[in-house]
Amino acid sequence: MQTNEAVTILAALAHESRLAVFRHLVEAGPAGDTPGNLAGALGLAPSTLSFHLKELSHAGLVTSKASARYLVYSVDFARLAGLMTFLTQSCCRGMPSECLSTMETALAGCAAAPATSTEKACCP
Amino acid sequence: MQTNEAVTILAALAHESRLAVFRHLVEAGPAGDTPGNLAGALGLAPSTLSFHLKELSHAGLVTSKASARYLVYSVDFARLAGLMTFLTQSCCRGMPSECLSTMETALAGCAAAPATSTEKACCP
DNA sequence: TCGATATTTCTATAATTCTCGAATCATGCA
DNA sequence: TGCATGATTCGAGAATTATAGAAATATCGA
Repeated sequence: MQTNEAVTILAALAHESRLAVFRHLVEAGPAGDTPGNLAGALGLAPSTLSFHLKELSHAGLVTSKASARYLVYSVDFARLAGLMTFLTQSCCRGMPSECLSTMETALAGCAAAPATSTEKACCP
Repeated sequence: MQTNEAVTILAALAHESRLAVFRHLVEAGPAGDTPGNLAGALGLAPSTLSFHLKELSHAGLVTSKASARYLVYSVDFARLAGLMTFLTQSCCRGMPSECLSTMETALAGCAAAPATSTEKACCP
């Protein structure tokens, strides 16, 4: 991943509303969710939400597809994983051992979670 | 890690110059580097660099300590690891298996690197 | 002490980002 | 076709962030 690509993704996530939208879509999983639901759940004006979705979309973090009269946005998990790999690589160039142990702990927590779980217990 | 904390960290990294500064400091490792060197290496005006270092510092990503006439900035690796854990947790709530395999690959690459290496071969 | 160097803070300006009402564009249904 | 609904785009104003010269602060060495 190029540096400027990483900047775009980081900027997309570096906003309270956008991070909330993104996390909401993460929770929704591959099935995704519609702008209407998101706006209602997060208390955002439709045009404001659309602005933020465009940012996330431009960063490649979410994609949308039309479904009847609705749009369905969903997270591109590979893109998020790509950012994490980029950050991990940054970290490991400085202090690999410390980062390794931290990340392994985080991953261990995730590994315990069922793949399509709707509960929040996995990663407290 | 709280959401607004994550937003602060993401925002601190979501700028070309700041990400460059941060990565330069990562390369420097625990020994750190001075604003003078950073400004020279990255071609930034001293006041501009100072502005960005303040942002990174405010996000807790870097710390500084005085050394003679110089200041030495260095990365707080635990803070970066904290952000990565936060993102990993987000990822694993949606599609654990995919994220797991990606992260494990990234970590495997890092594990092969010597802890205080100055070469760039570890994480291409 | 004086001068040189390192760094930050101040200040002003420029640029970007954010918000949201209004207008616009589709789609599906009666 | 006409209407209601879902979503985006447009436009204007507000707020935030970025840049960099100038001034201020601090430390070292001569």
